[in-house]
Amino acid sequence: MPVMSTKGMASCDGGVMTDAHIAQSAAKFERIRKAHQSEVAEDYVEMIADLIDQTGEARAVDLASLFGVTAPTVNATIQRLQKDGLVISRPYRSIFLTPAGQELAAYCKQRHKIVRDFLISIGVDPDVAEQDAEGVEHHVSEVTLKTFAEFVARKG
Amino acid sequence: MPVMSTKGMASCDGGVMTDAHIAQSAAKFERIRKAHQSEVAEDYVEMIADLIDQTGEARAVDLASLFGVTAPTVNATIQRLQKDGLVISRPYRSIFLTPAGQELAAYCKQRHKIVRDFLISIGVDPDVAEQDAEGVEHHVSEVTLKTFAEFVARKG
DNA sequence: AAAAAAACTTTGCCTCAGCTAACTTTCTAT
DNA sequence: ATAGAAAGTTAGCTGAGGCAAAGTTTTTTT
Repeated sequence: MPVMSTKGMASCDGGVMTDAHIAQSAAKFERIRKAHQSEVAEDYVEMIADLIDQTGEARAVDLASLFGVTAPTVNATIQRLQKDGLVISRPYRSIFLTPAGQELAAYCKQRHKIVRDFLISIGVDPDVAEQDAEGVEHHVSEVTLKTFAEFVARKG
Repeated sequence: MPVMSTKGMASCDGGVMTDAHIAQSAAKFERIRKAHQSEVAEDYVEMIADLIDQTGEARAVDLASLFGVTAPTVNATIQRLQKDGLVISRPYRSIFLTPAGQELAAYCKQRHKIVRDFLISIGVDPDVAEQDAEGVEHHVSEVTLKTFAEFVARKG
């Protein structure tokens, strides 16, 4: 005895599900899948920017140890980022950001800071806030991010 | 001219990076990779629990439309969840949760509610809160989750 | 300047999570 | 009771993101 999803069955008996609910649910999860696709890219450009900033250059070996992955993994990812126009990398040379990569890095850095500062402002331990911010930042909408920033500005 | 990650090079010149920093960074990203692995499992058991609750049974076709993916994708995922001991599924029959699956679903449902309610309590629009909660919930540590819950209890 | 070490690349493999197309089973409506 | 529709399954593909092992290039050290 099917209860939903059978074409016009959206609003049968006790069923809480409407077609609109279903579409909204699907959109929600699609949004998350999209976010996952850009997560690695964002983490890499942010890390590359930090490395260039702090040490003068970004090398694959540093990315590998900071992300806790192997050299081939970094290599493959850098190839993909280059294809996507975020980094420039010549064989056996260190890695640079394109203007697009720099822009993305700057945005991510700012977003990361907002999320971390917000968590700290509500009483989360700074180390934990740093950890959680890394996972959370990719899934916070612009609206919520703005709310975070305002909260910190007002209360922090 | 390398600046870090060369064995004992941790605390050279202007380098802010220590071995401890590197280990912590790697651990942080490893934690995120782990979280990603369980995300789909968590979303599925939660959705299956909801469906059983609301409609009496969880069918693959319903999961597909709610997640916005195709039937074969659901099928493959359910096989994996079964292998992992979270669901029970017999060919051409609807899907059930194992005790472990029910437990996980209950935990996820509660966590989801805490995150959503917290976002609403700081002024995020309920619809947006619902969307963001779905992405954020998988990346919030126990500590932060507790802080969220306390914030809502106190202020909300 | 040659040897050794470090860094980078290539190859080949794995899992997860998606897809289409084609097929089988179950359900439903005539 | 059976034909058609709906649901579920199987096969084979893609790409992302991991890995180990082996090879190449660059850098460092002697």
